[in-house]
Amino acid sequence: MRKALLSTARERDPDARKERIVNAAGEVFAKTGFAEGSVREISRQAHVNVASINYYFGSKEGLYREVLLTAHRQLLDQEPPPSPAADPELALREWIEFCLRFVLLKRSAHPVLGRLMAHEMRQPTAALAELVKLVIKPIFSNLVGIVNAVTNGTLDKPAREMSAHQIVAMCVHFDHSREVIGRLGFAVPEAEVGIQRLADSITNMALRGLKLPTPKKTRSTK
Amino acid sequence: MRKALLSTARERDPDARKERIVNAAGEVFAKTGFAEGSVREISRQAHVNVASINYYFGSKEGLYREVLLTAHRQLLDQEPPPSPAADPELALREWIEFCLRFVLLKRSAHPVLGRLMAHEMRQPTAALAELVKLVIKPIFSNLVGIVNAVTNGTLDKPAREMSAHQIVAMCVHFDHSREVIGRLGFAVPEAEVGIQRLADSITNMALRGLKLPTPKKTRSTK
DNA sequence: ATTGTAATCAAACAGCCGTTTATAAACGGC
DNA sequence: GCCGTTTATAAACGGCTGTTTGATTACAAT
Repeated sequence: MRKALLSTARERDPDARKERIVNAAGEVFAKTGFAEGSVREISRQAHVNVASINYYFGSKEGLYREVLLTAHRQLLDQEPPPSPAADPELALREWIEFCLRFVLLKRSAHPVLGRLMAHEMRQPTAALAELVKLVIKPIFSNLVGIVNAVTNGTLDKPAREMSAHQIVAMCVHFDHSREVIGRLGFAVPEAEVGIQRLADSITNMALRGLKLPTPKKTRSTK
Repeated sequence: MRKALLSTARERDPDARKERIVNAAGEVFAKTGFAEGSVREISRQAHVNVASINYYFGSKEGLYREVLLTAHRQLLDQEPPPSPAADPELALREWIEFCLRFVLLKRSAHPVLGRLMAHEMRQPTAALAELVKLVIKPIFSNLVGIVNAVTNGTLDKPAREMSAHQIVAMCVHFDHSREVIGRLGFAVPEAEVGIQRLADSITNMALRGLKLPTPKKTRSTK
């Protein structure tokens, strides 16, 4: 140890430094979104000089891109999608449970991602297309396949996808609109038991809705 | 030089002025949200001095609150909720059609509101609680009542509300997540015919899901 | 005609923003 | 020891932010 720990010794560890920046950026961006999060706040929180951010990531936007991708990589590692079950109905139930747990628990598991996704949804950046292609599309295709199995192939592609989107809707809504749902007096489940109950209700509605083809009972006129 | 009618004669009409400010603020806030929208941009777009905004609305946030409430008032005027039908199933179908049309057509009818609501969902301000209470809650209660009628009162309050939220989910999802849904290859309907088809599908799933009480068929263990 | 008050404005204020620059320290290779 | 390179920093840059100020205008009441 030639350089005995000075009080303000320069720490020379680019990787640890970059990681600290990315973590701090995740928290800051998650709190306020891309535009409102400031690099100074990030640098403060990461105990790093402001210039380091541009030095390592080129720009604020470069840092954001890094944060978004890193967050997804971490999340997928700790919350893998379900392996498809043989029984279609069971597969559907498990998919719904997975999706629900994903959207309702991901906040505590990884508080950054949920909000980042929400921001992407409102002001899509180039990263969203990549995200959909790499992460969301495979999982959604999985669901479409299950829907096809449950309905014995009686639905055409648009109808299958529409139904699948409806199922996704019932899962993500409770995360997406929790601010409104909570204010409407309904407690969005945050524990396993509540999520199971919600999964039951959604699975029930999805299964019944899929079981028989649409009876084409459009009302004539008002 | 008493400067009689100068080219930039002062226009003395506070009401028209305030309205111009609110309109401009709506467009600006809708484009970029509250924090990113600047009062200078608004003042420029409203052909008004910057100071006028604080003079009339106290602060940027005061102006935002005014915009949000005004937008809702206007929208409700031109898109009234359905009068409850005698037949519960018909009432449900009409409610879903109303809700779908509301979320899918409101952008062209009033492009400001959708984005404002989205921003509120992300970073709720004090205005959201008021909004829920005055606008959303009555409409939602309407739906809960319909759900109760369809199920012949066999569901308790939490179950009724949960089902109602699921139905709302299927309607709003196609607006909320349209960026992702579009990128998944599904065309979110924007015309009347597509909305009708979607309303059919949602109504079908909702009705079948509600018709019989949950069979309590929770799977034992994995 | 004068006064009082509300409305409007240009300009200034204080502060934060992302980025750049010049400088300095720590390192590996010679 | 000297070198070029990488890493880290403080300070400055130019620009934008919401808000305030103080002067000026218009109009209604006196």
